[in-house]
Amino acid sequence: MARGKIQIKRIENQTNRQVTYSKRRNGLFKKAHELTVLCDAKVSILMLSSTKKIHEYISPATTTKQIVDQYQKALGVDLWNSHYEKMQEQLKHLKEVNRNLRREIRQRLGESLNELSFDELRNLTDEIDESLKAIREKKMKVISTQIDTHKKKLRNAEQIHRDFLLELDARQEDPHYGLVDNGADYNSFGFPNVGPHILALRLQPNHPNLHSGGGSDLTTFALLE
Amino acid sequence: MARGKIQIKRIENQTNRQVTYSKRRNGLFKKAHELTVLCDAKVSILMLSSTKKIHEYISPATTTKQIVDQYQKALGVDLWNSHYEKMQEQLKHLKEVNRNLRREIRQRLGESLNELSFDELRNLTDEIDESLKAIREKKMKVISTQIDTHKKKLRNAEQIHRDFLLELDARQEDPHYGLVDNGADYNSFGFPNVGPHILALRLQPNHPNLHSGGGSDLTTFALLE
DNA sequence: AACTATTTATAAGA
DNA sequence: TTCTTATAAATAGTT
Repeated sequence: MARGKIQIKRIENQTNRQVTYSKRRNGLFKKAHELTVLCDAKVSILMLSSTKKIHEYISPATTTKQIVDQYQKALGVDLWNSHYEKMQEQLKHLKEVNRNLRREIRQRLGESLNELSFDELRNLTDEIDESLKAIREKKMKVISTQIDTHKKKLRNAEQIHRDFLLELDARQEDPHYGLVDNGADYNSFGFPNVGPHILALRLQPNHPNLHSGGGSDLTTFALLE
Repeated sequence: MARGKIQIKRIENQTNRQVTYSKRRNGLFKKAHELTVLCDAKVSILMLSSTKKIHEYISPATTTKQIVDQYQKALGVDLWNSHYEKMQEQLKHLKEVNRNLRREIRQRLGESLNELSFDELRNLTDEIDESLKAIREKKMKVISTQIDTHKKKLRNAEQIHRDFLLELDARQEDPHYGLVDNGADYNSFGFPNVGPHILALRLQPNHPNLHSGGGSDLTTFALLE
């Protein structure tokens, strides 16, 4: 429109096309903005270049969503219905799954049994019986592990006690024996607590995590620092 | 831009504003179309006038939805997030709940027990034990109900049998007696199957799946496609 | 990215 | 709304 009239048809030269796109895009956006201000209108422009780059103009104090929403409202259509529908189906499905899971748990708790046939009841009994066995086994394993641990601690404590008595004897026989402390700190072994340790097996209300050894001791080593 | 320069600010005269809106709208759409053709681009313009009328330009061979969808994809955002957010949160929450329910079931099945402390194991054992008792009770109730039912059926069938024999006797004594069938269909009571019915109570080999709803139901929902 | 001759858009008036 | 037209603005081709 200057230095010669042009035909309105695709510009074949790629560079030219890009330059014109850029110039006219700015022109269009400027005009859109003037329209916004002069006429108190709201404008949304979305553009996709031939190279699939996207550009956007949106009037101040509004959003593309607002305008598209109003557009949809005005036209009485919902372009994104399919999206909503999918999500809604998902929600519905998850709720259904949830309901089923809860029912299963209720039944395993011995509730809502009227929903079940006799065969299902029998099946459930057998299944829970099996589970109970497995859980009891696991419980016994945990118990025996704890007992072993405490037995070892007990043996250790008894040994310390014996050593201690021997040392006392030695001192009584030779008052000058062992005046210099050899560095062993008997108290650090919790000697006075040997008895209660065993009781703790049954009375201790809280337990250290049994699996701490396999858990949080591994740290990640960063190669690059 | 002709017959005098104008300031780019809201046109206060309502009529003037409307006229300018109309003229400039046409100008904008014309420019948009030229851009479409010259540069092989796609343009979507949505406009809302101050009187809330909507106008639209869309490049040929495309739709507003297509362009808005591409726009969303390119920007990696979802303009309808606010709408979707709630739904997504709900989905997330339901998935989390489902995960927990599944874990609970797994533990009740005797799996994933390493996650539990000894106390939790003990609680679980007790709880399941209680449940098992309740389910066994229920099962016994069902059994006795079924036995009662079958006893009644048996008595009924026996009565029918006796009546039948009596009728046969009557016919033999008087060959013209009861030639017209009275409509009762003795077989419909399953008379010959009375015995096996009771056996079926214990021999039925297959069970419907109790947990059909609880399988691998979680799927990921892609918002943007 | 800047220049500028020329075309195009459009403000005001009818 | 549409037409007219003087003038402002946009821009094609060039540098």
